[in-house]
Amino acid sequence: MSVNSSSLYALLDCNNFYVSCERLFKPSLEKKPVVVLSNNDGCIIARSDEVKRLGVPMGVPYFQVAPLLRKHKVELFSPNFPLYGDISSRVFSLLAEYAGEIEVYSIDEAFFRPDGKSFQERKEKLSVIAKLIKQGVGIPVSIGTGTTKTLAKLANYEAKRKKASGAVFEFQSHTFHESLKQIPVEKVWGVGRGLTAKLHKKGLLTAYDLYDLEPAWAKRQFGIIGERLVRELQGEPAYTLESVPSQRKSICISRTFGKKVKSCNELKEAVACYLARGAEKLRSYKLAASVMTVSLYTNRFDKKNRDEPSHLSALIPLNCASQSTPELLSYALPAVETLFSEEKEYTKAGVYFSGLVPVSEIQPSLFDTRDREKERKLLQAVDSLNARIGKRAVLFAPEGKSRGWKMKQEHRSPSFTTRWSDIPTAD
DNA sequence: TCTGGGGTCCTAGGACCC
DNA sequence: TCTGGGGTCCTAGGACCC
Repeated sequence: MSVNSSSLYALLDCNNFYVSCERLFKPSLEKKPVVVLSNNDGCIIARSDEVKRLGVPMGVPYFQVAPLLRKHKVELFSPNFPLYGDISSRVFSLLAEYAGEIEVYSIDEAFFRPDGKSFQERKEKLSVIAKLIKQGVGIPVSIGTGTTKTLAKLANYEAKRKKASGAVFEFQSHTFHESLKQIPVEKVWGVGRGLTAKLHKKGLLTAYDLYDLEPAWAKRQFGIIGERLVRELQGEPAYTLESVPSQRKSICISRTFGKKVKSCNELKEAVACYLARGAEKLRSYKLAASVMTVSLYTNRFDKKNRDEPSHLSALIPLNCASQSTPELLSYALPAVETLFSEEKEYTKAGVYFSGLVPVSEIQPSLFDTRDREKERKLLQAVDSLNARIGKRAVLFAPEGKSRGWKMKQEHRSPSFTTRWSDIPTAD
């Protein structure tokens, strides 16, 4: 569209990101069908183009498509998030060198302001960035531009769809309406399952139908989100570039077990483990939690459990915000006992920290009897040992050692870039 | 047999206050 | 007979994102 580039947004998105990361260290997988599974090898969370063409949807349970994947000799990977995080930061530091201020939106996406007065000029510059990232890090990317984030996102969707025409896409004014009419409404950023159903009920099926609405009408029908959606599609920004990350509001560690768990002791061990990891995160961000929630889950797909909630949780307010593993454990473990029922089989547990405050702003409690200074030093030592020797070198006693509940990871690749012993060597 | 994890934001409803 | 009303804050739950 004919607009000044200073009012444009660009969205860079890594193609099939997790798959691309795995291919980086196994180049023989180029052009071969590859998927990455979720934790516990439960769902499909990334697909190569070859697998997308087989019609395997995003997020399906693995067991439902396992025969199809076997038939087509699809390569499987358990997820390796430390690896993906590391590759992600390489992509974005390279991007920032050329694009200036960027907003890292997710592990594989970033917004920025594109450079260039005409579409041709922008296209050339952005293609260069894409090429440099492919050469420098090895990850293929697509870039979409538009006058709002929602349009940049949609342009990115088009860039991926029209791969033949290069990695960069921008809607052109004379074909804009026609293009929107080709895009199903659920492909618009912010239109999920619920809103799709509501929109379909009103006969609104394409991105164009949404674009064509009166913002005030959209607000009455679909709330503030609906109004913003329409405005953003019409080119009026409702969201700006947030290049400074806002302070984290919550931290959550939860995992599905590798098997069903019936013993309270095993549950306590699992919760202790998750809590230790969460508290470590709190300390690394220099934050403390003023509320902790401990959750136990049963299988929500099991018809036996139809009539009762599959999720029970205990909310624990702390009278003094904490980041101390032993202190938090002393509240969490009794909570597990309270929640526990002999009759149930548990499939998952979680620990959730909220009401986060910077440690420098903790309000001391009048009735506090803990020696926090001593505890802080101890935890600092534990954290630095774990960082140096490797994950889980130093444990807290309640974490146990049995790990009977540990999740399945049968297809995990080595941690090529984040663990010394796994760094590939050239012979 | 087998169904992820970590976040954010919005909204509706209740509690509380004056 | 008849029993305010408006504002704010908090929370739980839901929707959405990747």
